[in-house]
Amino acid sequence: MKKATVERILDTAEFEFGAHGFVETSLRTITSKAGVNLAAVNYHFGSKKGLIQAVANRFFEPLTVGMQKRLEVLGTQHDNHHQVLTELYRGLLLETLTIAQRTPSRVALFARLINSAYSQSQGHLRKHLTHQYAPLFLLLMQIMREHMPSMNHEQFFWRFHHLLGMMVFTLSNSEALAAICAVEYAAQRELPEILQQLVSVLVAASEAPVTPMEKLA
Amino acid sequence: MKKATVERILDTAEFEFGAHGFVETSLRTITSKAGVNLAAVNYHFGSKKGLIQAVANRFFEPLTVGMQKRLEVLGTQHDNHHQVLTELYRGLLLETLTIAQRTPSRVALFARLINSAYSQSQGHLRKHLTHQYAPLFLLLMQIMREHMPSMNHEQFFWRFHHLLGMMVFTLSNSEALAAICAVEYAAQRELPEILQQLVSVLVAASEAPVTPMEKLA
DNA sequence: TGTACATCAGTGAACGCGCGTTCACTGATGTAC
DNA sequence: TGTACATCAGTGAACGCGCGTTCACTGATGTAC
Repeated sequence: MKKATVERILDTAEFEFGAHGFVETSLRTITSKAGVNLAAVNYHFGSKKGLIQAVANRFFEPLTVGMQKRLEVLGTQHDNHHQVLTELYRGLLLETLTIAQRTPSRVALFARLINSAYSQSQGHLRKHLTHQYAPLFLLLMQIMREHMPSMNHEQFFWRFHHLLGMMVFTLSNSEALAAICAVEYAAQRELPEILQQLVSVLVAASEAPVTPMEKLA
Repeated sequence: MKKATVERILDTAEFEFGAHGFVETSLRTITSKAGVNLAAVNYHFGSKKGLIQAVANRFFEPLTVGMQKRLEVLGTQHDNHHQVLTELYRGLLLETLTIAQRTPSRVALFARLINSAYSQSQGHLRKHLTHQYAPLFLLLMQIMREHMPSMNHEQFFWRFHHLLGMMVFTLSNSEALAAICAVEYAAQRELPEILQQLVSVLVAASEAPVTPMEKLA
């Protein structure tokens, strides 16, 4: 049973976008690897931008559903900040793992999507993501903030993005880092082990003492 | 006194590469903004790749000189890990600030260069950077590792890249984040304040408890 | 000092290429009467 | 049940465009004798 054209395009696009980025991947590469006609992308998705957004949506849907559930549970807990944060980051990374299932390029795609949400290239994607997923994102931020009580809103804003950056960089480069690690330390590491290392570091970074918004000197 | 062609190309390329990335910036954009002939890039630098490497070299040279000095001083201290790490990160970010002097796009360029060192697109740059700056990079890693004594080599490798990621993401997106911050919290933040926030978080992330290399579950 | 030649910085125009997109078209399936 | 038409998925070829690069060329400066 041959997969539908739309699905084959999405599968291939997801893989190639994750591996090489949005700009660097051409429609000709996608359509030829997917075994469909070049014009099929524009027929089904309107444009390359449309395809990128469709890939983003298909990727984020299960992630948001999973995270929504976890946040509902965690949102009711208020006492042990350290424990809640640990559970929160563990949950987020577990959801990421679930989505990545044996497809490392999906993880790289995740990182690329988040990066796009802050960069001015791919402005259409930035707008799309912020409109589509703002509520969940804000809920996540709100719950995290409740468990970093010593910060004011702005300090939390910066801290949040430090944590996000650490996660995004590790996800972006997990394959490259695993390759270096294999050569240098003779250790074959897969995503589950790599992400496990992140949890305690994220928690510690969350709990780092708050410093006033002064200039570095 | 009109600046030499080579210098004008480098200045403009540095700015545009920092603002929009290597792939997204065309030679036509650079040469027209620099007020030089299109062919001048290939005449002076051989190719676009050559230009990128020249920009990278001019950028890294003062940074490496400055960091070399700081590392020589810090390398002799061995007792107070917390304090040495604090000084190390503060020094690294201060050097970054010095280089960035009123030119935020230089900071973004820094982040792009480091990202390129781990990505497979721009493979020529990756090779160039690893060959050129490996010694300083390894010295930095070695000094950091001495002050994270509870980790084995591999654990430190991962931790190091978590820290690097946090820094790179913040530098990459400092302009975008500052813009959001201005809107949401009515606070105009410049780089010195943004980077100041990073120091204590980097230190705390360095001191996070070490966890065995197990799978996330 | 004057002349012939070499070197160098920079130029204008063109080259071939890969890109996203468009469009007229085909053939299969669905629908109305 | 049969026929006419509409809709839809997919196709092949071409379009215009922006890209990095190339090349013959110009004019200024340096050098040898």
